[in-house]
Amino acid sequence: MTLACARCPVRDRAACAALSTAERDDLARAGRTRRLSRGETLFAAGAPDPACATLISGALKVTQTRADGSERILALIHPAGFVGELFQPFTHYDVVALGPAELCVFSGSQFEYALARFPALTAALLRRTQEDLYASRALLSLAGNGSAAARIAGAIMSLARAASDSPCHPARALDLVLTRGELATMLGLTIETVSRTIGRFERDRLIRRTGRRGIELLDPARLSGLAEAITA
Amino acid sequence: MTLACARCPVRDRAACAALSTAERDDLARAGRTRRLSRGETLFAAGAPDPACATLISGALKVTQTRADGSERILALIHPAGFVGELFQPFTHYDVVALGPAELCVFSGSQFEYALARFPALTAALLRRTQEDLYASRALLSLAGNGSAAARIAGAIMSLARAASDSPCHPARALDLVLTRGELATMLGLTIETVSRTIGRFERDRLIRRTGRRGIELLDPARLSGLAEAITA
DNA sequence: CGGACCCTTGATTCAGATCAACGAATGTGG
DNA sequence: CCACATTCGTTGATCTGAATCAAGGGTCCG
Repeated sequence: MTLACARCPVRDRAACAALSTAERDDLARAGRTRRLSRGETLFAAGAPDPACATLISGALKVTQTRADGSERILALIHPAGFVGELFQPFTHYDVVALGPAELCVFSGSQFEYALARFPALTAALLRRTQEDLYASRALLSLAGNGSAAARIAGAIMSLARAASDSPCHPARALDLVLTRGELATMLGLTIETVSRTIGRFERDRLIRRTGRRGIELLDPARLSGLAEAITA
Repeated sequence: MTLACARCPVRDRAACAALSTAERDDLARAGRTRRLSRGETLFAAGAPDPACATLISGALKVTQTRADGSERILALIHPAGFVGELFQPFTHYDVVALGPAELCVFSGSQFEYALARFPALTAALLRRTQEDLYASRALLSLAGNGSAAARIAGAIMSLARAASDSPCHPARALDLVLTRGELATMLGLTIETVSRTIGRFERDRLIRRTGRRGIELLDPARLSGLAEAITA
């Protein structure tokens, strides 16, 4: 059945927040909630009749798989984010869960109907898509230039910002949702370089690793400095 | 004064195509046309009260300038494209003309008012923003991995597709709107590498240079093959 | 004519890729 | 509960593609 919007943790940040309670309940009847665990595919590239979804909790990656099987991460999706390729005859990218994730899923046609009915939803989705565009350009800027250290520092800071509830200050500690390999494909590096660089960060007291995936930021300022550096 | 929409070459491809003739004339009264020549800045990063524009002819680059003055090209805008950061308190990026360009410019507030009045315009802009997002991810994929040859081959093919009137087949010849340096900052390479690689392409009979900026594709198939190659 | 860009080409260096091996954690089935 | 496989991460040695450093030529424009 549909998710109880009233208890949805992202109800006032997701695109549907633009709707009135009645409209939202109406939309909710067209959607269904879905739970994914790490590695499960939500949408597969090439699938016809695209669907779309709002992420309620967890994290997703948007990837492109190349002829030789190597994958490239093009975007990360955080809670309240929207995924789905509307207006397209088929899907371009794979969307895969990075960990346990909870979503509110709609078929493409259902959602397009809702967009036609609720102009405020279209406006909200436009805003969100523009944010995705900024995020994509930020990643372009991050992955395109700079040393390995700058890229990884930037990625860590970006993940720390995403992990924080306060919008401007980065979280002091975070769980890396990405494996070394995923971080590598996102930044255009190799697994070994990522591993070595994170090791160096720890030796330099920039971060501390806690457990398997935990990262604690010991010196966020110096880390962002590294991320800015053009050639470091 | 406002552009005569009736004679606008992009009138049925730009976002405003979603409007009726009367609505479009109404919108046109809020905008004004502007001409830029190579190197002129349309919007500067950091400017308050953002404006927006539809590109009628020519080409624009969206760039980020770093602390040390080096610039990074984050996107190219082709005719019928839309630029402008709505819903943002200030501008993030510079938008600069790559050659003589003609635009239809609106203030942010005027355009937001039009969006509120014409839901079809919002929907059209959503579509266009999603296309920009795909373009951004395509560039991410291009600039992030692969050898210099793969990146440059991909960029040439992409520009050839943009230069073509038919949407699927690339143009057989094109004028590079970008200098070597601009191509380099877009792809995360250096000027010298771009120059050498283009030289090698010509020696290998993949392309032929015609005049200062002209490129003729002698073997588009092999060139796209190069662009696909993971390690070439 | 002089200056400012652009582009090209060559020599050298270096950051990160590649190749290789191993250890730790997780999961599976007997 | 333990052998085993698999995935993930680390570390070391070596190699290489592109960056960097350097120099010179072409073209446009005031």
